[in-house]
Amino acid sequence: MVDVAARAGVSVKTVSRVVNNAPYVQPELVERVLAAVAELGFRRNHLASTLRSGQATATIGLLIEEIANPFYATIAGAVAEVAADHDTMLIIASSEEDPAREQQLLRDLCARRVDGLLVVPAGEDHTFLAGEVELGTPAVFLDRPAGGLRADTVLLDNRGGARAGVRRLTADGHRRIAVLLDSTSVYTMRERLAGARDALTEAGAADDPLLVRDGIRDPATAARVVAELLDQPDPPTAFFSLNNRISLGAVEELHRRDSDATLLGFDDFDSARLLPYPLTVIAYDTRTLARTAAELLFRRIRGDRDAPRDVLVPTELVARGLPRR
Amino acid sequence: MVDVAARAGVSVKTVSRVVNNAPYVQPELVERVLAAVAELGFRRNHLASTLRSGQATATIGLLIEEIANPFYATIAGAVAEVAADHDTMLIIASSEEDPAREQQLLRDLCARRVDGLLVVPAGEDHTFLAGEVELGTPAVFLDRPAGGLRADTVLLDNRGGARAGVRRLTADGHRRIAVLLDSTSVYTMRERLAGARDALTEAGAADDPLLVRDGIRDPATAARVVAELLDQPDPPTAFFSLNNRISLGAVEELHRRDSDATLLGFDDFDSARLLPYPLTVIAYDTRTLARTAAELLFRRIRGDRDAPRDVLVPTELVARGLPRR
DNA sequence: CCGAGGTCTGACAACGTTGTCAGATACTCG
DNA sequence: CGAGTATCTGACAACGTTGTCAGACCTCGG
Repeated sequence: MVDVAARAGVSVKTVSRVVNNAPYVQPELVERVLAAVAELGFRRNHLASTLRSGQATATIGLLIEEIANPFYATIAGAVAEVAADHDTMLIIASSEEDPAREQQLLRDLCARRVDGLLVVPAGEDHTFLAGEVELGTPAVFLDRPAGGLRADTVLLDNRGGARAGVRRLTADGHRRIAVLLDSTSVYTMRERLAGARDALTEAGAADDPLLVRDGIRDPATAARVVAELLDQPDPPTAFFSLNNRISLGAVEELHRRDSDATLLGFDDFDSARLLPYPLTVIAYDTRTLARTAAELLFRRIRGDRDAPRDVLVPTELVARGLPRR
Repeated sequence: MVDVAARAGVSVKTVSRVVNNAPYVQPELVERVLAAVAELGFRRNHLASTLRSGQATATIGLLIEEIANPFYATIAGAVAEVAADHDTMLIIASSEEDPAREQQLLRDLCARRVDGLLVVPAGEDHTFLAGEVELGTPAVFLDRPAGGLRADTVLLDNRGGARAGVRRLTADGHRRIAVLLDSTSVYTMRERLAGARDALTEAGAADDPLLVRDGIRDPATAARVVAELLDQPDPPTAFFSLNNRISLGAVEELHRRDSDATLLGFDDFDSARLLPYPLTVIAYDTRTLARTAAELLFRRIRGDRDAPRDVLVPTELVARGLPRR
């Protein structure tokens, strides 16, 4: 900037005014400065500018578990759109479900003075963020609640959705319903399991612990568990899978042995209607989840100081497969 | 920092030393400073620190077309891993295939003084980056070549892959092969089309312009085009689709009318083996593409000043479906 | 006992930019 | 014609941090 000023024969302040489109600069000087800028290839240093002016960095941080996962990719896409609407850049960080890494990354994002944080929490304790939030870095949690911190939260209606799904199965006469899940250490899984149990209890169906299987982390395991359950003396007549990875494996196994057991899954997925038989699912709009959270964050960034909000994004039962049996 | 220094009864420089784990500070002072840091909730301002020290910002920029797209999400995930290995944050920006927006975003990333750029180009002209690259912000292009700029480039072997795919079809005796593509305005589509034509010419199969259909942007259109082609007097016996969105729609239509035409597609996709019939595809490892580019970028950031490299990532024919016919 | 070298600390300037303010000139209005 | 206002410019300090350097103290070997 000093070089540009020298070249244009003006002060650095005038250069600053020109590159910021400030008023009250002679057209002739503007031209000289712009010429010097072009000749020297000058680029304003955005970091230095926010340092002095104390203004926002026009950057927000998004912390998710894993970018490549389609669910988080959809979230990232929707957040990026909202950010772009606010001329804001997006730093995306992956916690890989590791609470220590999550804390490290969030601190690092704060050190970079992001204007706000969107967090899909991995850990259970976010009290370390309290100071940052008080100091003016707003945070909005999505998909999972914050631990030990009053903050804006946008969640899916996991429990209500699972309840509606299992209700559909019991309404169709099923009583032996297997529930397949990833891990109860994940909030969403606990909520969905609770919703399934709500509906089983309502219907007076036995909540048989042998029919609830957790630790299913990939389609292959799901297929194996489905096989085991079907090979039992008194096999389930229906399966309720708590995420789409599990649904995928379950479909494969049911199709392989041409079973007539019913499958209903939480989470929609792209190819659901192309599967060997169409799958009924509990669907939701991931983009709405993300956009809601992002818009809430930008309201905070613009200065909204109201009490933290809790938003619940609805789920919907999408009936595709005819109930078999 | 000034406040921390006052509270700990030391100079700001000593505080700086402590928060940077610099040697030669008395343990007692370290303790006092850390206590003051904790009490005041001090967080080092990473922006100011890079400003003065002139060191790297530990941030790289990734420019892609659309985050939510699984292809780009996979790229982003792989890049994020490499970045994490280098303790570097990742800013992801979406050009939405708009060259003007691309230029704007790349300039903005440079203004933020990222240490390097990974670019999946949308535009045809990247000469505006030449200055930045000379000034020390390295850029690596991936999946598509840069326009008018000598820079590191990592590409898929699109042409070779398409050639291998169509060779397989002609080897199976097909002569009327329809080629379905998105748009010839996209580099990868042009390359794949060229590869397909290579193989058709080799086999002496007519490169019938009526059998090449472009402008297919979504599965529904793909299904419609397949239907049209099959309803012609002399329908194709095989389809070669140049991306997986098109494959999806084509499969659906072929399955719907239980056609015995063969389909072979460029791009693998998750549910390929769950489709009504398994699909043979030209596959490649997107993560290798992205990791290669990211690692090349970090080599540049570490100071490698060799001549720009061009890397070609191989494709592979994954035979899943038996040739129908 | 001296000098060399290691350990430890702080004053000061600087990174690239912008806010503040004072000053200069021109224009307007009573 | 003088006062007030609008337009225009630059000197200077400041944002939060770190590089540089000088200086203080200590230890150790000769």
